Amino acid sequence: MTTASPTKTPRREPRARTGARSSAEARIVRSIGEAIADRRLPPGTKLTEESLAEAFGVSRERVRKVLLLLAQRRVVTLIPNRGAFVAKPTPREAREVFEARRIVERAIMERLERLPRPLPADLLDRLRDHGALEDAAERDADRKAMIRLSGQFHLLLAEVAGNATLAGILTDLIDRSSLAIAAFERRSSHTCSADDHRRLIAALIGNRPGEATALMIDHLDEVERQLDLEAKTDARIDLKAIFADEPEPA
Amino acid sequence: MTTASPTKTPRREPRARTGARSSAEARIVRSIGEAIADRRLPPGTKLTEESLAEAFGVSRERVRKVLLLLAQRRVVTLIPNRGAFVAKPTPREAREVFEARRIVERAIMERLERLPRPLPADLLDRLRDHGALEDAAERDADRKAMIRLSGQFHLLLAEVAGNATLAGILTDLIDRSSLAIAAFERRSSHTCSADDHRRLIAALIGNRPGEATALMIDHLDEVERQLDLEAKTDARIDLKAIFADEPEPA
DNA sequence: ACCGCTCAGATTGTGCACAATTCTGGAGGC
DNA sequence: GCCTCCAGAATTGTGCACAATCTGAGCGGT
Repeated sequence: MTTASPTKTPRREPRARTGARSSAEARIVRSIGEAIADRRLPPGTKLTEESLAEAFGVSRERVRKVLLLLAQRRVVTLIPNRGAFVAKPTPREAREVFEARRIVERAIMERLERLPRPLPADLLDRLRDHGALEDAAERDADRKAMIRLSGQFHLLLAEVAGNATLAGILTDLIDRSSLAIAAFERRSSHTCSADDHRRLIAALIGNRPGEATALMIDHLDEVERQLDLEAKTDARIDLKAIFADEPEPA
Repeated sequence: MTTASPTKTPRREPRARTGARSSAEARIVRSIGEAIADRRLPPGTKLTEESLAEAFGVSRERVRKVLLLLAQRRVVTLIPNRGAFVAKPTPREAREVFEARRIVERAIMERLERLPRPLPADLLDRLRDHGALEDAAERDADRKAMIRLSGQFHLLLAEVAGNATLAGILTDLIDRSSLAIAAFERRSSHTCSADDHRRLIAALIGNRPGEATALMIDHLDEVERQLDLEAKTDARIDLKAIFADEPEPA
């Protein structure tokens, strides 16, 4: 059933999909994911099925399936009978996501550092090509591109580390950190600095044991530190805090 | 919108769902997941929408959604126009899943070992209660219960470690290792031994630094080592191997 | 003014029918 | 004998219509 004997008709073997139909659904998922990451869709935004269907020129059922996938990845929140919203992580969840990233990405870096030297040429090429893209985006002050490339950088490392399962896990975590950043970034902050990435690439090429791993941890710590993850568990408490030092104008 | 001011009507706040409607879908997902884990549904099994709908007494669309969720978790494979099958991991994927588990569960154990001592009473209770359940299942030689409890043990540790995000990641990894075990277990093998779990609990309670973590790594290595993860990338090669030493009966 | 009630409009949820594709078994030609 | 081709059956994919539920505004009572 799942096997084709060598003498049988060499029929096209349709490749397995993990859940998203390649062309249509996957494109929409990616598109919405990027919009959330670069904050065209801030946390809490209502995602009406009808509007999305119209925007992408597909049927409502198609949108429905996409929202289900995004909900599974915790990028949107589905509330029964009320619809889909861009997820609004709690500070706790944000911290958890960053801790998970530190765990996963430390393992990835350790794997990369264990690779036999010198590193294969195509790997070096990919790292350098990506570096160039990030430099260009930074030079042009193209914020959207920088956000997208920053995520892709971490994903690239996971990919070349050779464990697709870990890379898949990291994909979700990166999407969720974009969300956390969108939700908690301080006004005055800058994005995931391309400089950190440059140093990371250099450390990986020059093979000083543990250095690249340490840089990655610092990098992730730094990104998390730039967020404002104070209590604010609820808007109820917020109101009290805001009006606490009001000078009672009556 | 997401906040209710204190003076407003204390209306029921519908809790967010991550994608599975609580009662119906979640139950079916769990049910199918367990059936796959204890090998009532071996890898490669065709999951016909109609049959599942009938079996669970729900509509076909409901089943469709469930299959989409399971596909997202890589527990089933969706092939366009051909249907859903219990996933059949490759040896490579199996290795990747176990490596991911070692990474995640090492981090969880390190977290648990950092907990202030003595451990809170309710945590100890939960560990001991679970241990009793595993003992009982082993005594009764209840294979299904042992498999289920073994997964729950690892999940329990993740949960008490206090990072729900990591626990969620581990949930998927555990399901996928069950699948890998189902696909590659040697004929003569025993399951994830309850003995390992007992020792782990003991090591956690008695606080010898690093011991519990080391036991966990050994435990996972041992489970993986019991699998037969030799090449066999395809059934094509299989056939040649099988008939290689046939004495040509013509 | 404030609170609760009710009703229209909008949005999500679900079953059903039909279209599209694949699978099966058998007839026919080489 | 073996391969190819071709209906018919079975299975999956998709749009549509309607049911269920929620939102928000208006209205009357206190």
